[in-house]
Amino acid sequence: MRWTEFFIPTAKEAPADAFVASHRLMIRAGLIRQVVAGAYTYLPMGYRVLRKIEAIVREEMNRAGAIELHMPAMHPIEWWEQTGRVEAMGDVLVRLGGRGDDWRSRTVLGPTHEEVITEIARAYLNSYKQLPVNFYQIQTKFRGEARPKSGVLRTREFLMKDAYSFHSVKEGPGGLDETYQKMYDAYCAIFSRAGLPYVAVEADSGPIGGDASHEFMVRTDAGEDYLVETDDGSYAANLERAEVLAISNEGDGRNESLKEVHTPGLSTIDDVSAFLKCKPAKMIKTIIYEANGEALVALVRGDHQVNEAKLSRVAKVGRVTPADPAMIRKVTGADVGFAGPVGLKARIIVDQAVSVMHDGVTGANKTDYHLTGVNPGRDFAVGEVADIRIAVEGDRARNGRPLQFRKCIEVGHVFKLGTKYSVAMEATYLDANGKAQPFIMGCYGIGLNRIMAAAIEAFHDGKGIQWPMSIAPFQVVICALDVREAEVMSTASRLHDELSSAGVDVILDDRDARPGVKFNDAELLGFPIRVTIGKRGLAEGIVEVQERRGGEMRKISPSEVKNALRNLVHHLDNSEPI
RNA sequence: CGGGGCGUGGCGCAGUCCGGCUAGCGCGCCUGCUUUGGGAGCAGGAGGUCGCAGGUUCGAAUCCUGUCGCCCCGACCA
Repeated sequence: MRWTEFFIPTAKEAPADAFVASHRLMIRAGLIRQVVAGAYTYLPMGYRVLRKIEAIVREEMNRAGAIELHMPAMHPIEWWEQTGRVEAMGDVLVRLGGRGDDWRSRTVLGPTHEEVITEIARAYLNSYKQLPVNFYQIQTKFRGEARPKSGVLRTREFLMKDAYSFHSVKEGPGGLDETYQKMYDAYCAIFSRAGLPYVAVEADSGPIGGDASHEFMVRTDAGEDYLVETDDGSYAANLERAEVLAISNEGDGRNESLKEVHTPGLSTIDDVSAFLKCKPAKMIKTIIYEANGEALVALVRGDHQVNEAKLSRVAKVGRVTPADPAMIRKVTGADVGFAGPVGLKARIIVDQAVSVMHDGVTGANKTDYHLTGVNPGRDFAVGEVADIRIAVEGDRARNGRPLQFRKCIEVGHVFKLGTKYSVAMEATYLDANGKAQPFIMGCYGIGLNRIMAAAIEAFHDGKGIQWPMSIAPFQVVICALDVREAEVMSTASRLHDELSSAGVDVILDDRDARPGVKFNDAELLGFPIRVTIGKRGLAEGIVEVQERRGGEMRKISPSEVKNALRNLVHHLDNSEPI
């Protein structure tokens, strides 16, 4: 490809409203252009990157035995009603609108495709003999995100690889677990080949769905999630899932006696701790939840937060929701804000950090009163003790190593769905006994645009992008200086043609521009290898080869440069064996 | 949805508080000449319903009302 025949609108300045590195660089490098909030055009250079990512994903999915199909973005809303997700998705589900019985009013744009693929399974998969099957597609998704942000990291329209597997058994040959593992391994291969420094972490599988879920994360401050990990990599989890080491009991057994104090109108941790001049960590936060119609009380330290996912798992209830004020009054006999465990008649789950407290402060179950000198075990029963809180700075992992918190972006997610969608949509097959059974399902997603942005977040410097070889828009850029010198241009053109024939993605910067312009653009665009051909070098009998990520500039004779480059490209490309 | 900010040629901005000549500047773009190893110089030139609608006024980018859009923080996130 010749630069002058391509389309590369680079800019010296980034728009003032772009803040994160990948967003700024993608615009400056002419990879994308915003159309509306949360939707971008991928300009030719940016689209090359996306296509390369797509190719890696497709190869690995095929290798893992998944079969590609393509589903529409337009779905009948009826299917979403069947699975209850019109409600669950809320505004995230994009609806076409329309009047009355107009077809538009019955059509939504798919944010994901469980419903559509489950209908396929219902229609075509009739026998256990046809299972397992793993379908995938690379397709545009629509989500009515409340707030798109950070360039292409969070958008309303994006490219996703989504796969859905169908099984008659969970374990053993052909089971969900087997395919789940295959997908997990395929994802590792995909992110490795894309050159991304990723981490696979256990994720919370949510109140509904299966028993396992993993997220693939890339560390970047532009991300929205948190990775909780030890410095030596021995433990990593997402914030929702992160487990903490039990805190040891430092009490000396000489505890204060229980005392009731008047705290008029003070119902928050901050207010009470300020009033009583005690640290929030000395307070016992008493949160009343509702689970299956019953009250469920969670106790955590005043400076901690309840992790509702952990709580519902520990309590073995489907889902916990904060109790309404009426239930709180009924359980505590006091206004909201004065709940405490002493004398409380309800099921109480005690966070481990609370179980080792002494002389704590808590609500008195009496409006406008708190208790001091509260000691677990003495003043209230400590029956069910567990880790039910969100990990915080200073916590340690179960293996004793300090936990670190890093911002990250999710680029992939594998999920055991179970029978949620097959049951809801009555999608069944006949088992060996001729009995109808709902499919056991798994689903597996990758955000392609996010891979692109995450790669830039991970690899850039003050001058621009530093693409991994495998997803670079071009692997090699030839900067032909002195384009009016016949020898320069003939050498550059010959090298370009030879590299192209040898299967190297090469772009020849044949613009009649000053060297500085070419060098700066080459660095901004982030091509892994730059070859500089000028009359000065040719007079010495050399051309120059420079890697974008650093290293020595090498002088190589024009006759040897083709092979040298071919080797270097392969050497730098982690997407294929060297 | 709550809080904050911003809409002026393709991009970055000034002008708005305090209304007043043909709305400026830099980058980019076009033409010519010179220049060519780290974002060239000179000369000439094209390009703007000042987001949109209504109002006030002799006169509106500027004041008032409404509205739309975009960005940031928060809430939300299958």
